[in-house]
Amino acid sequence: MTIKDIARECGCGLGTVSRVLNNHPDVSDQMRERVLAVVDKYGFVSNQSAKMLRSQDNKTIAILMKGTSSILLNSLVERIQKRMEHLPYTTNVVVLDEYDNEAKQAYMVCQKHRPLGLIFAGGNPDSYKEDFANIQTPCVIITNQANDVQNNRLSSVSTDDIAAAQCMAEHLVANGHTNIGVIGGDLASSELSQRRYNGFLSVMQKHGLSFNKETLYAVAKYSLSDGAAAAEQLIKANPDMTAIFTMADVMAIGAIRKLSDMGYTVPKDISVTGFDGLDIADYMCPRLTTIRQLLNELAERGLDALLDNIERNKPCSHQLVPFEFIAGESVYKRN
Amino acid sequence: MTIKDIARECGCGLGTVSRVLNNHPDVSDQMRERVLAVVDKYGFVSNQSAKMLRSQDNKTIAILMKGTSSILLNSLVERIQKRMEHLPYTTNVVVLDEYDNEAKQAYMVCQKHRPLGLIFAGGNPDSYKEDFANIQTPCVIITNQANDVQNNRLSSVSTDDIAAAQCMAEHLVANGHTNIGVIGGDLASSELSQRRYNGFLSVMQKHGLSFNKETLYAVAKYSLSDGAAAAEQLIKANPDMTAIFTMADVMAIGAIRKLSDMGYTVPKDISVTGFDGLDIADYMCPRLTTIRQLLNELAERGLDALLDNIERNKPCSHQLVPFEFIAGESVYKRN
DNA sequence: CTGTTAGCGCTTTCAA
DNA sequence: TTGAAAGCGCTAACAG
Repeated sequence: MTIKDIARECGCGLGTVSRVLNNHPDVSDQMRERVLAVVDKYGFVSNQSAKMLRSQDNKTIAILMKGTSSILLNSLVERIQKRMEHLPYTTNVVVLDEYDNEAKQAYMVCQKHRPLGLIFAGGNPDSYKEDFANIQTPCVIITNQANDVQNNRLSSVSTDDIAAAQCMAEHLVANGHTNIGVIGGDLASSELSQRRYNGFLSVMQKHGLSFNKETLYAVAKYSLSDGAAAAEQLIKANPDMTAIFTMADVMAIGAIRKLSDMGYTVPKDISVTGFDGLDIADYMCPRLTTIRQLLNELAERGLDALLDNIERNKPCSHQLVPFEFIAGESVYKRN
Repeated sequence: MTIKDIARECGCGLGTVSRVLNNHPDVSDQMRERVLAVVDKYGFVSNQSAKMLRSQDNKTIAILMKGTSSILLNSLVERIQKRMEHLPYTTNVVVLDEYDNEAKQAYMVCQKHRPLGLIFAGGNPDSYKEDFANIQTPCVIITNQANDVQNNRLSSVSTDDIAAAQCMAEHLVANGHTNIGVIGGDLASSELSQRRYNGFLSVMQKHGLSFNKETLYAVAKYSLSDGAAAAEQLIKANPDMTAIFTMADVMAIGAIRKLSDMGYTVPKDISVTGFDGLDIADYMCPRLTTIRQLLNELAERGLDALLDNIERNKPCSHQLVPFEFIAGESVYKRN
């Protein structure tokens, strides 16, 4: 079933069918109706490949997502898609392996599918700075900053990680915690973790509190199991620690479970804070005290930045989105 | 950059470049090397649209996923993708809205992208039986049964829901529970919920226990918040209830949180069981007693069934995959 | 307003 | 082993 078949059945030329299908104005109402009727009758949908091949303008935005296991990214992508529904673009989700070089993959996706724009959900621009330079297609990184990547087609929208980490650290200090452990990503490779760490550290210093990175910083992947393992490591090395600052809700959940298993009560013996503000954080026992990343805001602004660049050739921007502090039940007030 | 450019730079014809790119044997070694060098030099990737348009055989398998919010489906899709990496197929994830008619959408995807096969992650074949009949492309539904759908290109692979529900119900009864509430999907529209309900009910009947569906069955979406609301409704209507059987871990998590808020201790006052066996279930406090769906097994068998049908024209099959009972901490042993 | 026609980039005959 | 050439289904420019 091709537009040729439709045209034959309608007794008109291919061009007319194409025009109707693409909502061009110069078709008579009766002709339009006749074509639409036949299209409907067969549930005809035109072949995307042919369409894209011919009209280079393919109206597709590719979403590159690193892994499907991150609850945060899933929610983010869902919201992006939801916003996209009202726009004349098609999305194409490409799931990358966690260890792929997303810039290289993006370059290939561009060659293969020629998308109009690219959205990186949760990418890590720091690791692949040079590779990003090759990408000519407008793109936006959401949930990470990319200020210092040399690519004038690249925008970024992220939560203000430093301020958020500061906010959480202040909360811990205000509640009487001075001996605080941190569970975060590898600082050498993740600027995201670095920003959160710097925010945390600045508050400690401001209050004249010491932080021994050797013993109090535990590296973990953003996962439940790594959070659990890191918590065990921290508490064993620091028996006097009263709180753990984690860089992700999943880490916090893992940590809380492990601490419980070791006989500690959260938050009475040890306070644990999250980061991200996943829906499920509010269903934990205790409810997680965490930082909510405003996913709707991130999705909206990211999309806007991308489309501004594509449609109106506006310069790229690097935006910070505010966050929300969620006072849960996982921080204990010490006197 | 097209194969024409490559051909020019290599001083050969288009056909030769195409042959090299597609690993056809009839190219001289030196020519192959020369072409490969140029392809490598520019990082050339051929245009997918043109390729697909020309060679109808496009080696793409579309994965239709309903929503991105289900942790279970995300894990499932991730595993399918992982298995697919070793195969000569490309996957194309299409995310559908929760209320889309997946059969109609699938038909459109087929028209648009002409995939070789279709994988439904978590679809609900019951609601759209007639629409499924239109799909000519080989497909498989994973995590749901489709025995009675009239489509001889449709396979299905799912957990043995009836047996799993029976197993869980037996566990509750063995632990002394007789007044058990159920939180599940709408029985009229979801055969999946129906199967789990039937499994549960058969055990109750076997033990001569009564079950008043009017008061003890609470309808909920497969979400945290609906689980919480349903739990509240059940406990209010049935003060003597000692256990709740839920049809999803997220429902159970929502229920436990709500019961805690209402002053009940889980499992001491009320036992709550899950279903699915999400990773996070094992990090809850208390750990969820649940049924683990073997996602790797589901992904593997589903893919095998689909590829057997595509590549070897084997007849479609409807398979049941075993499950695993996870003895958590959310069921209390009554005397 | 409508039909005809020239390719989009690629694969795959068919000749050489 | 290779190059030339025919189209895959569609859009858009052109002519009527």
